[in-house]
Amino acid sequence: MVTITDIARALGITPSTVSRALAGSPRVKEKTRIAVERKALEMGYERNVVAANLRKGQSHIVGIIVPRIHREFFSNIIGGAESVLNQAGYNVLICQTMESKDSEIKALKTLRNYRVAAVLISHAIGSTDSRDIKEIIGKDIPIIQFDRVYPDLPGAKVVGANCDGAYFATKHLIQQGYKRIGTLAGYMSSLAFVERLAGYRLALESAGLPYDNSLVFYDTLVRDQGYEAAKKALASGCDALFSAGAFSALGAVDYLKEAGVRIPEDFGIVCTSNEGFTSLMTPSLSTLEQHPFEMGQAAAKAFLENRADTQVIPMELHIRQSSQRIQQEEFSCNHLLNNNQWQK
Amino acid sequence: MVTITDIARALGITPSTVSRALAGSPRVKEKTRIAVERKALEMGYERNVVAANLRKGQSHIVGIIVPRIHREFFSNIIGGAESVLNQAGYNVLICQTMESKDSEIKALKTLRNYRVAAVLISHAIGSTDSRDIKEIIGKDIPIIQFDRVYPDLPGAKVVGANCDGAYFATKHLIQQGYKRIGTLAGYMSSLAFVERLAGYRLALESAGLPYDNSLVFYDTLVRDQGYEAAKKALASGCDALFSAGAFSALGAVDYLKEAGVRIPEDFGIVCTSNEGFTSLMTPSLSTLEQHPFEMGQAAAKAFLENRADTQVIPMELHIRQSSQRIQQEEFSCNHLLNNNQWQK
DNA sequence: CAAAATAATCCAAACGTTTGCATTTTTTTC
DNA sequence: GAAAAAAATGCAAACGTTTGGATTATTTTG
Repeated sequence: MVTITDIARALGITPSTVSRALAGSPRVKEKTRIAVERKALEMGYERNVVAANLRKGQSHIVGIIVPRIHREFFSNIIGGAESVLNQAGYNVLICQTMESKDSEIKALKTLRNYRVAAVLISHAIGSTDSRDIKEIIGKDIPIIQFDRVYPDLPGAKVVGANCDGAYFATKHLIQQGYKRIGTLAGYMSSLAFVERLAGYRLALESAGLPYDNSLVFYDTLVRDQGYEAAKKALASGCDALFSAGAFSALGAVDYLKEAGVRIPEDFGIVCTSNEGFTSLMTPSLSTLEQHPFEMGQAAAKAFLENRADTQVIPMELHIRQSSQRIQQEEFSCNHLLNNNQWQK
Repeated sequence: MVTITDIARALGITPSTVSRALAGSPRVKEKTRIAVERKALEMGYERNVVAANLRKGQSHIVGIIVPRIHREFFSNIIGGAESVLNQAGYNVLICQTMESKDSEIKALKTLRNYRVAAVLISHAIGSTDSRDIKEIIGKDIPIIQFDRVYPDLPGAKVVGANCDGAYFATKHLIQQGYKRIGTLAGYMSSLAFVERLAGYRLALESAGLPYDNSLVFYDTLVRDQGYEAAKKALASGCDALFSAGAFSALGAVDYLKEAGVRIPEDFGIVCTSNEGFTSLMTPSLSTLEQHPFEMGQAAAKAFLENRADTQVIPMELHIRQSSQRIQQEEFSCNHLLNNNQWQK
């Protein structure tokens, strides 16, 4: 592999000048810069970023930690972040935590060992407080949190308008005439879910409906959990559910279909996360679009612009069959899908 | 940040001994090794992998290049590869090419600059030959290809049983009594698609049906392309389609529904890639499961075991509504989904 | 107990860059 | 044309680790 020393030797100059020339420093003459660039091309030089990173004590890698890469929500976030970061000359090291705290800690340590320029993270369900994180990533490495964030951890944050979104989703169910609306609330260890629950409650109370804790089904995130929760919800006399996750809603639909409950006539559902499948299943699921691609872009920009504030990305309610029992204007599914990368 | 030099100073020994102690070298006394380990823990030492990599001329990063991360097929491959690689102490740097040749080349150069231990790659549609790749990644870096491979590029390969899969899928359509079966063939620049087309043709010919090139719809991969191709297919009198991709099949269904064609009564469809949505849409899509998670694991193992052969991962036909017009045994969707990570 | 063999540690160079400071070369100024 | 100023380049250390060979400490052997 050819190094700057090789180039320097070939041109009868020193490595420092070559380094500066390639970096476009004003301290080197135009003529030599061109000579160096030509020679570098000719010899097939490629910068050893490992060496450069060591010297500079910092890399051009940004670490992204997500619970699971294959959820569209997260892979779209990664896509959005990557699009911005690549543009700025950064590369992306991805770690999955599989929702486990230990994996999250291990991932943070790994990224620190690589001296990444920043960490973008959405916490695992199993991760319950910011203490370890604070300890592992000191002031050296900027940490940008998205979606699932710890408010007490300093640094930029990008979150969805969870409370607002849940509020409007629940309000929509109320407007559709559902009377006893439960919720698949997710995990209360995560603020995102706490806020959604708050929005749900607010909608009920501002409509004069009672908030009944027995209709709140906690620890519901994956398909099986949704299935089980729907069983209980139906037994408790629910006629609608607001789900804080898409896969749990899918599980709920599984059960309701099995139980012969008609959707949306007898039972309404709205869920968070506009995963691709939600528009394709029967009945199609009404969802809260979280704009993950934009969230990823915002998180990346927050790092590049060195921000430390919290950005709130609005959610958008997509009303589909699962909650639309009063027919209103027609809904175009294609239009929505064009907003994301999903069909590519 | 604490270094081995700090530890050495604290113990009154040299960095080399500390390095060897931490590496578990037999050249260091048991007692000092324990002392070093204790001190390292106490001082909160974390190895600077950048420095180590520079010295060793090689990193513990494996680069993975895929067309698009948010396709379940690829994100599951990444998940599979990661599960094996993490176990072995490697981390994963992911690059998306967005199906463009330039991005693929750029990604390869980036990974080479990082002196990655290996590259796992599935080629972009836009990438048409192995010349550039051969040039960029010399003999220094092992390159493991999966799914979309160049046969003339040396090194390990992991592919699906494309020909077999397409053969059985098409045969199934024939058995269901469809008479004029077309195919959404994908891009012929990729061997995977060429093989699927061959399997499709083989099935037709071995059933005594004519292979009609006007029923082969090329350059079909994304939803829109499937939509347009289905239009032409219907106009050409097709009554069934084998699609080499899942999203193009989705587009085809879009059009057929719009045109009022009944599936599977008047028109049958089978497609490759058991993406999550295929089992949820109406009609549910019959698919060829490619076992992407296992493919990813196989690719990672091929690197770790230093193999250079080609492994073929069998495909599995999931018969669902879109092709089942002769009712046979009941099909359990849950069973299949349990095979992958999708519902988590 | 001295010599030889072995074990443990140290020394110093290396990996390929970057960068503050010193030095040399070129240009400007009177 | 000499002194001063500015521009371009060179020098050498540094980033933190690894590692072959040299050195020192310890154990074994006759």
